[in-house]
Amino acid sequence: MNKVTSPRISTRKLPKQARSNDLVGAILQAAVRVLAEEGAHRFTTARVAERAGVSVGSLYQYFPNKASILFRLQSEEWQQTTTLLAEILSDRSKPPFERLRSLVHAFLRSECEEASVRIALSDAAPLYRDAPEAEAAKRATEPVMEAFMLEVLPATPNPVRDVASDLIMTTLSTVGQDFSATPRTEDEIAAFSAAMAQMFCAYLESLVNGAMRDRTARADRPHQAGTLPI
Amino acid sequence: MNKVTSPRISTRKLPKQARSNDLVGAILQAAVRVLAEEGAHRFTTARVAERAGVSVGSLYQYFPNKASILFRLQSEEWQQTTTLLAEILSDRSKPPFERLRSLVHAFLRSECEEASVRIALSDAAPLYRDAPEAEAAKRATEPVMEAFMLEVLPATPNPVRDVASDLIMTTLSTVGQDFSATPRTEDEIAAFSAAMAQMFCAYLESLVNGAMRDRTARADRPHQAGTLPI
Amino acid sequence: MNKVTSPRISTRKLPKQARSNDLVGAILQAAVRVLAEEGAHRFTTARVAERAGVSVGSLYQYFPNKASILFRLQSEEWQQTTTLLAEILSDRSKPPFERLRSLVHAFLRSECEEASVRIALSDAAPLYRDAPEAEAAKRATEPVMEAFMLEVLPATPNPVRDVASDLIMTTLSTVGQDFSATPRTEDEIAAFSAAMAQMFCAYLESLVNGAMRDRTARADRPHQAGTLPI
Amino acid sequence: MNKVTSPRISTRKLPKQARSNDLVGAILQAAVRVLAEEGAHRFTTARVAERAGVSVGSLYQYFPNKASILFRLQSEEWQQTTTLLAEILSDRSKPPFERLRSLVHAFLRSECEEASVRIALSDAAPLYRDAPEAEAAKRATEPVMEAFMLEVLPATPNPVRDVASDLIMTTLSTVGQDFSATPRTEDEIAAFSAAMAQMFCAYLESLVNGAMRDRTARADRPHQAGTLPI
DNA sequence: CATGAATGAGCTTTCATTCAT
DNA sequence: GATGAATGAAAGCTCATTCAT
Repeated sequence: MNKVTSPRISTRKLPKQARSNDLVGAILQAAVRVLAEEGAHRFTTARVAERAGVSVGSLYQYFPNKASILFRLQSEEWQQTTTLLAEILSDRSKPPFERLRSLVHAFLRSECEEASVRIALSDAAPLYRDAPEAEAAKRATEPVMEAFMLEVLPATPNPVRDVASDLIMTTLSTVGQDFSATPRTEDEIAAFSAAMAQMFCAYLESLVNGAMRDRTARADRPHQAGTLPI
Repeated sequence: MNKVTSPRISTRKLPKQARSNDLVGAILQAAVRVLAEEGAHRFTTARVAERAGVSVGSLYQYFPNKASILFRLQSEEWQQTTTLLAEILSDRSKPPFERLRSLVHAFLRSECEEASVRIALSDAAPLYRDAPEAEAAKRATEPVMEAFMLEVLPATPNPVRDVASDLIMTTLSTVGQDFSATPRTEDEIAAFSAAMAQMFCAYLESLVNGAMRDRTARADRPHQAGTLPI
Repeated sequence: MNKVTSPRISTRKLPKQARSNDLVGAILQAAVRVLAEEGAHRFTTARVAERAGVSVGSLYQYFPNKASILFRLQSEEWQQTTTLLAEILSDRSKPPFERLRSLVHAFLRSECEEASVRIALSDAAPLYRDAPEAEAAKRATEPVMEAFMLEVLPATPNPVRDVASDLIMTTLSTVGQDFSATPRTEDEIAAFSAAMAQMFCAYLESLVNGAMRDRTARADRPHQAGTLPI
Repeated sequence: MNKVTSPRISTRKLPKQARSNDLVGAILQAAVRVLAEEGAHRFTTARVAERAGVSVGSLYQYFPNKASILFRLQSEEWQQTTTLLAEILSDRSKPPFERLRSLVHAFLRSECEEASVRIALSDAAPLYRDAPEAEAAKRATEPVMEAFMLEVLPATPNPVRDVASDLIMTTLSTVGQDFSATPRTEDEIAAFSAAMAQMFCAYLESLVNGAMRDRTARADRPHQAGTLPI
């Protein structure tokens, strides 16, 4: 059967977690609430502190500046995404494309949850994205993805595979972001996920075949569909 | 020959245009310069007016508020994108996939030109994106795209084709934006465009075949590459 | 007669001047009042603006920052000192030492007027003294002083005269500042001025004689008074 | 011989002293470091405590407030100056003017050492100078100075000598402060010290002669050099 | 005694927008 | 129409001091 059972994967949750009792936790939770309820442009340290039931001074004892709060929130998201990715993609008990479909679906679903926070967070990106740590955090998913790609495209030349890797990751995250900017039903999510997964799978398959084509004839390909480059 | 000659297509240009002499033009040009040179968070009406050699008062005579300047800038971009799209995609003298490749390449190239303005503009998106006209502008590309998709996927059910349309457009624009956020050489642009175009083509091809597959057997598909959904 | 008639020289006045009607004037006057009445540590832009009957925004339209207000105040003082110096020292109708005595007296008297502002202003010096223009302003008195010194010490080697110049100017201003930090009666001012002037005159005379001594015998000098160096 | 051998006098040292092990010592040393490295405006109790490896609470156990730390630092400086003064000025084995020259040189040299702390300390003066004890500390040098003056000017009327005393002390300290505000080479220090000492000596000599003049004729004094007042 | 988390008033500066001229 | 001075709320951030543990 082909039915992709939507993974019981721990869907990424914003800070509502363990450290609920300490100040940092309170501040992060408040930050999430401010972001979700008031939007990026009303995200002020005073507002966050107030919502956290804490003085501004305390807030600044734990976060050196406003950007660091946002960065921290984003980091947690990235970390959860990385976890999600790793859990799904490296599960060799399922065929690769099924894993990819699962990933896309899980990712989009989680993007759509708490969409308002995520939107606000990305609206505020200019404030924190230039931090040097940001790059590192973003790159954390690379090894997992590369392992997966190597599994699917063992014969593909490195540079081609790397671009493919990059393209898929970028597509997943940027399109995911854009998609979740408008409220979605579970059906819409399923449909869009399926399409995106199909796009990825078709692309990968074409890379597999492309690598193969180098060893066989090319002329037998249907013309009307155009010829794939590279 | 298959070589995709990079299209002599008028690449999208920000306001450096016709209306150069009137106030509105001066303001928009100044706005572009402020955005490019100072970034979204230093984009102030005072700064724009000064750069335009105009008083703030005059600025407010032509634009009801700051957001409207940004919105206008964005609109022009969308319009240019629409034009680009239309010019390339509806040129039936070339095979569809070649057109698609041309489009991707042209789009990415134009995204990378004046990247700083575009980044700043998208940083400022929260200020103007909620305008009701924004939706309309964004949707302007739809008919062109739909026509193209209908050409490529005549037998595909409407909903599937619509999702595909949406997915491709979204991918093109969001990934394009992300890609252009870091400075790129022409070679990088070419490589990434090729990959993205290949992804789109493979996806479309899979949709064509998928529609076909419904009428034929499925078992003959190679297994190691996974099975395509839908 | 030797009586040094205290000069009816325009004593240095803080901003209470011509530009009384415009905003800049109002702000500077308010600044002086805040400084005098509240001290340097309560000198805030908000307070100055309020006292000037002006909004903070307006204040910042005329002064780029708090330091610039202080710097402007200090500049005016320096300028007035320079004027005072020039007027008195270059008046060749009087013998040099009489001019010097006049200068000292006039300077100390003016330091003691509005002492509270001057104290506050010097308390706030850390905020503006690093401005590059500060150096230039301070050096404005040099040429006048040098001309005077050249008149008094024509035969003295340049380096010696320059150090003397520097020493006298520094003494005048720093000691003047310190002296005016406590309220003074006119008699105290007169007495202290006289002492300071005598110190300067004796010093200059010793330099004259010193230059002379090189050409004559040294042994005839009284011993009990110690020997002058150089 | 006239050569003034630079005194092996213990040059004034900031708190690097005896009480190095107790808390107070640690705090004062840290205070000096903060002052020197960060400047007066970044001199905060938190910073001092941290640098001292001590909690703010402990700091406040030993010092009632921020000003008291600064005051204590200043007091030690005054004390060291007093010691320096006493050691040099009361050494009757050398002629008075030589002692004066030694003092000036030693004082300027010590002012130039650790200039950054001294500058910062004087920038912070507004915070502590109004303390009632401040006056007392400042006056500690008076007796020593007065003894010296009495030795040099035995016949001078008290009020004249007192003003002279005050003038010399004030000049020494304020000019010294100003002089050390810019970095100086040993040669510059030597030159400026020599000039200042000469000024003091010439002044004192003039007072001696002035006292004498009262008993003799005045007309024999050279005219071109001006006439000394009093 | 020692700690250091918590406070919150207070600071400087910015900026979209208005409106008298 | 055009001007640009004036507004003032609002922002980010600091720091001396206290006090429960």
